[in-house]
Amino acid sequence: MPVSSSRHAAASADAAAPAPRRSVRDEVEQSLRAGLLSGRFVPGHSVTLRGLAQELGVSPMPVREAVRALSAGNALEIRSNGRIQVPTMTPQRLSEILTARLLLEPELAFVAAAHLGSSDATALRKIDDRVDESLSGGDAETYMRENFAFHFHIYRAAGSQVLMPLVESLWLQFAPFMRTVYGRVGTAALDDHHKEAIAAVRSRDAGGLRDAIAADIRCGMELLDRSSGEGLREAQPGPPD
Amino acid sequence: MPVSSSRHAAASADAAAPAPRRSVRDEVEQSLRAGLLSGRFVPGHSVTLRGLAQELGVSPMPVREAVRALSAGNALEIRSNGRIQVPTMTPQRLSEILTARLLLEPELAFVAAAHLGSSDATALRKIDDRVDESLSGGDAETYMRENFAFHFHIYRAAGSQVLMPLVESLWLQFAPFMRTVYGRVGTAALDDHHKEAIAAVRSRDAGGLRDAIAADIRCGMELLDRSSGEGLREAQPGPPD
DNA sequence: TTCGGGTAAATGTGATCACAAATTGAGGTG
DNA sequence: CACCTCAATTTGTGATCACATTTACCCGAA
Repeated sequence: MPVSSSRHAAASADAAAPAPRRSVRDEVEQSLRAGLLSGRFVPGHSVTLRGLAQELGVSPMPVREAVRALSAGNALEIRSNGRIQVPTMTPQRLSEILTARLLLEPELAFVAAAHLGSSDATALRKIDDRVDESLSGGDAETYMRENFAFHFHIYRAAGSQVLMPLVESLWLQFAPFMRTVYGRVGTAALDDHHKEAIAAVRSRDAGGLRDAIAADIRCGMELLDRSSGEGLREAQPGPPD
Repeated sequence: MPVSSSRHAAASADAAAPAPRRSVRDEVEQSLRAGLLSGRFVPGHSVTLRGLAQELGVSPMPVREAVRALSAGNALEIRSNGRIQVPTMTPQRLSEILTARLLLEPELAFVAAAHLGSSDATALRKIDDRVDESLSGGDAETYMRENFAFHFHIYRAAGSQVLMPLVESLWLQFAPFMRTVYGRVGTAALDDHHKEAIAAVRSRDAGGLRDAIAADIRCGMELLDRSSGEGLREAQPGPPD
């Protein structure tokens, strides 16, 4: 079932939009990113080029490039036999990711604080409301999407074209695993530090925002420590892939 | 001039080699990475799929994917018209890259210190000899390659599958620009802190190694401050690409 | 000489084909 | 019932083609 042959199908005719971004490849990549971040992809589960292509209604070609782009950031894994799979998590890898997050994200939030205003505070509160709602409702997928929206609304304000992609790469790496954690221990036990972050944004307290983000990340670390081991495939000395 | 049709041309028959790396695509990507890191690509200069393909003796297909992978890490830029070019540097972007390096690399070196021994110290000294040689000789390209080898010999010891790719991404981003800086101000003025790093490795002083790396990065920052502005295309408010 | 205009070449994108390797599944044998 | 064998399917990879868009270049007019 090939997609409607015209490659301009998505490019609406109005020239008002500054970035009407065409290119099927980018659409596929965004779709895959969203799937990773919302936890629709299960770690260890393998995906196929043709499978994704059919699912998205495109030819395997744009999928190939999108997968290659994601795998360049370790968001997808290409095994030695060429098979594609969403990476499995190991205790070591998870520890490294959280270390990296702790190094980058508080600093990014600190920079962002200068560009955040009260309007952002109210926007963040609206997002956080949806976060809380999905938390109590146990809707892990919505939670992950809104939690991502919360953090990156802050980070985006920093206007960094360097740190942002790095942080995004980290999220793409741990998101699928977190989804499985939430599925097992539930999301109720989470007490993020979003409220403190919002307060810091409202009072333009850059240091406070940095600390709130750091605390939020550490909170996630503790959750994982509590449910440590389970679901983590031990680093086994098998033949490397 | 299509490459020899057999895709196994590079895969030697001997099974003794542990990593006989197949896949033309990976070879192309490694080739491009090496070119970026050694400064063979000039910032702002545009490259073409077919051009690289012919240069490397392959079809445009593997190049397409390799370029896509590199551009995912901001090592190459794909403009709105689809044209590929090596990214230009702006003062802001350079500052962000150095900030990120300062956040990640000292920490990575700190972790690596535990896995480095005296044999690594001698290996590093050999590399550093070549660095000094190329510095006094004014061979910027060799300098960049050996300087990269020096740093990543250390970083690799950390065994991090998360931080390493992030740091590599940063190097790929600033390397082409550094090449132009060296070409303008020369390499003689550089006094890296490699000697201190080697001493720290030999005496297993993790903190000392971290500080040496941090000092080395700061040294690079000063060099750029001294020659600030020149070669940096100001962030101009033209139509975004 | 300079500035348009219009044609030709070049470029990225997506689709399709061919092929080798790997996986899968069934069927047969111990 | 377990294990092996072998064929059929699936999958990634690379090449080639078609096409719309963009860029480059050359010629002619002012």
